[in-house]
Amino acid sequence: MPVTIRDVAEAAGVSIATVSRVLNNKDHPVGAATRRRILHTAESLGYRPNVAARSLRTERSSTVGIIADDIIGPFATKIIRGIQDRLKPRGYLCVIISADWDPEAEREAIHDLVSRSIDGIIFCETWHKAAVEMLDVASKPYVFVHRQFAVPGQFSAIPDEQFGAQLATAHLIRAGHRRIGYINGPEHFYASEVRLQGYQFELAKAGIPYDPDLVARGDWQVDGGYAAARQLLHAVPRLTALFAGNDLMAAGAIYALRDAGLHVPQDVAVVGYDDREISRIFRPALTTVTLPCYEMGEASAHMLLERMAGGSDAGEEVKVRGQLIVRQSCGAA
Amino acid sequence: MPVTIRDVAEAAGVSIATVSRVLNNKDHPVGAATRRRILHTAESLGYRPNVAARSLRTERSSTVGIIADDIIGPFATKIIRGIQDRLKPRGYLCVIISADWDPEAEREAIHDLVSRSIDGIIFCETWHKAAVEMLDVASKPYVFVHRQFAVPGQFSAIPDEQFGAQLATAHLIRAGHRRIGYINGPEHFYASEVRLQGYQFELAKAGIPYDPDLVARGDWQVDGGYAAARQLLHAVPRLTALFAGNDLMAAGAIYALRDAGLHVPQDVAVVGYDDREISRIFRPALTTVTLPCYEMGEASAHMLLERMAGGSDAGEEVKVRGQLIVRQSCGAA
DNA sequence: TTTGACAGGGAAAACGTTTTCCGGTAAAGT
DNA sequence: ACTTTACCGGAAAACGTTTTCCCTGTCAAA
Repeated sequence: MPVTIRDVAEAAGVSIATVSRVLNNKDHPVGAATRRRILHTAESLGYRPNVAARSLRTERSSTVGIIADDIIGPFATKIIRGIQDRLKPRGYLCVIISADWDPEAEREAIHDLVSRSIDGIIFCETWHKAAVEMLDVASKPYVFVHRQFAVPGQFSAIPDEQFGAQLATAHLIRAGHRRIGYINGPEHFYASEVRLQGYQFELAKAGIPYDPDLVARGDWQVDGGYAAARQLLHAVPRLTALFAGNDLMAAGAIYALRDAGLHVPQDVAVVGYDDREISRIFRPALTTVTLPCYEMGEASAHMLLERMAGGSDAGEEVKVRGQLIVRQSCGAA
Repeated sequence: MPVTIRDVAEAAGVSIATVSRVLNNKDHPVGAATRRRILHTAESLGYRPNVAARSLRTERSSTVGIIADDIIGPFATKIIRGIQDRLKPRGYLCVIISADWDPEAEREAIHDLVSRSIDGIIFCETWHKAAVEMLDVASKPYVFVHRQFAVPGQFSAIPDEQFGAQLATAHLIRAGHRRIGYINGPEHFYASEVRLQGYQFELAKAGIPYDPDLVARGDWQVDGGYAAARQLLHAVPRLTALFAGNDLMAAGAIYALRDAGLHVPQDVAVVGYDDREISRIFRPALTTVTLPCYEMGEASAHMLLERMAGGSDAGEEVKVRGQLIVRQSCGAA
C-alpha cells in the first residue's frame, strides 16, 4: 500500500539506484534533469522511505534512545524536551525508556535500543557502569546529561552549580545583606557541595568572613528546609537573608521564618534554587536560580550529534549556566 | 558483529527457518529436542533479533508512537509513564513526539511514525482531524488519552470529572458546609462544565438549593482563582467553603481569603482539584481530587493493545476515577 | 497393502533500502 | 586517432528476518 522507491523509479523511468542516490543526495553524479524529475515524482507520489529497510541496510535508524530513571520528576521532561527540539530538525526521533534506578532494567533497555539499531543514547540523570560498557562493545555513541563524573573523559552536560550559587549569593550581598544563611542539600550530592562553594566564594569576594553557624543541612524537601531554617535562626537570630539549596527547602524555610514571627522579605530575604513551578505560585513568589534543564538537554543533544557524526573521542564536560530570576522573596523586586 | 539468526542456526545445526519458528513459537511443529537445543544456543550466544529486519518483513516493530502537544506540562509525563509501564511488559517501546499544538507538526509526526512502521499511536491530550485521517488510510490503530469527544466512536481514556467533583463537594457537605462556592474553569472546557455538574448534582442530592452567586469563573491560574474568590466573597460574604476547579485556582483563592482576613480552613474550607505538586507543598496543604493521569495512561495503553491485537472496532470511552486526598485546607484532617 | 495425514525440517523468496560494481557515452588529453 | 577521464546510469548483492512452499519419513486408518 505505501509507495516504495520502486514505484518512484518506475514513475520517473529510472532505476531504483538512481532514485536512492538523488534522495540521499550522494556524491555519485546524477543529471540535473533526472534529478529534478525524480525529486518531483517522489514528492507528488508522497514517497516516504521505509525506515526499517534503510536501517537494515545501513545500521542506522535516525532514532536515538533516551534512558532516564523516571520521566516524571521535575527536571527530566524539560531535559528531554531540549533534546528533542535539538534532534528533531536533524531528522531524529527519540525513544524514551524509564529504568527506575534498576541497573538490570537499564541493561535491558540498552539491549532493546541496540536491537532497534538506534544511532545513539542519551543517559538522562542516570549512569551505571556495567550498562554503559555494553555500549562500548556495541560501539554506539552515548552522552550523559545532568550527571556529574568524578573523572574526566565522559561526554556530559551539567549545570554550572557554582555559578548559580554565586548568582544567588551575590544578589543578596548586593542588596546589603551580610549575615546570609545557607541551607545545603544532603551530603554526597555534587550539587550540595558545589553550591556551597559558590556561596563561600562570593562571600570571600565581598570580604565577608565565612561562618559555619550560618550553614545547615536540609534534605531537598520542604520539611528539611523548615528544620534547617529553625536551626539557623537559633544559632544566628540576627541573620537577614537565607539562600536555600533548592526551592522546596526555600519554601520550608519561609514557613519556619513565618512561624517565628518574621516576615519575608521584610525581615529576612530568601532565595531558592531550581526555579520549580512552585516558585512562581508561592507567596511571596520565590527569587531563585534556574536549573537550565532545557539548555542542558540541548547541549547533550548537540554533543551526541557530534559524536554520531564521528567527532572527537575526547570526552568533554559542558557546563550550562542558569540565571537569577528576581521575584519577591528577596525583597529586591 | 552482533549475532544473527544464521549464527544460531549454524551453532544449533538447523536451518534459520527452524530457529525463527522456535523463537517466535509458531504453530508449525518442531521437535522437543531441537527446540530445546535452539533455545539454549540462542540464549548462550546472546542472540537478539534485529528489529529492523523483522519490521521490514512483518510490518510491525514492537514500537508505538506517543504524540503529545508538549511533554512538559503537569499531566503528560504521568500519562506517558502509565502508558510505558503497561506497554513495556508486552515488549513495546515508545517513541514520543511533541507537536506543540501545530496540526502540521502532528501530520509530520504521524508520517515519521508510520515510516518507522510503528504498531500504533496514542494521542496524548491532542487531536486534529486531518492528522488522524491519515492513520485511517494507513490502517494503524490509535487511541486517545485525556481528550474528550463530543461524538462517540473514538477510543479514548478520560478522567471521570463529574465523579471527582462529586467527591469534593460531598466531602464539604459532609463536613457541614452549606454555602459552598465553586470556582469554575474557563468556558468551553469540558472539565469546567462537567465538574460544575458534579458540584450541582451533589448539592441537589443534599437538598441544598443551587445559588448561581456561588459560582465564579477563573482561568485555571492562580490570579484567576484570586479574582474569582474575591468576587464570591463579595457576593456571598458568609460562604464557608470553596471548591476550586483546580489546585492553582485554589491557591489563588486562599490568597484572596487571607487578604480578606479569613483563615483557611478555620473560616473557610477549600478543596482543589488535580493533585498537583503544589497541593502537597502549600500551607495549608491542599485537600484535592486526583486527576488519575497514570491510570488514564494505563487505560489507553490497554485499549491500544486490544486494538493492535485486532479487537473490536467499536470505540469506547473509558472513564477513570480519581480519589479525594484529604489534607489540611478542608479542615477535616 | 495402500492411502492419507501429520510431524519435523529445509530451501528460498520476499520485505525496501543502500551500495558496489560495471557499462556505456562524451569530452578532454596525448 | 587513440587513450584517458569524467559523467551518468543500471544490475544486482546484501542487510536479517519471516513465511511460503516443498520434501521426507512415520504412523494410523481403510
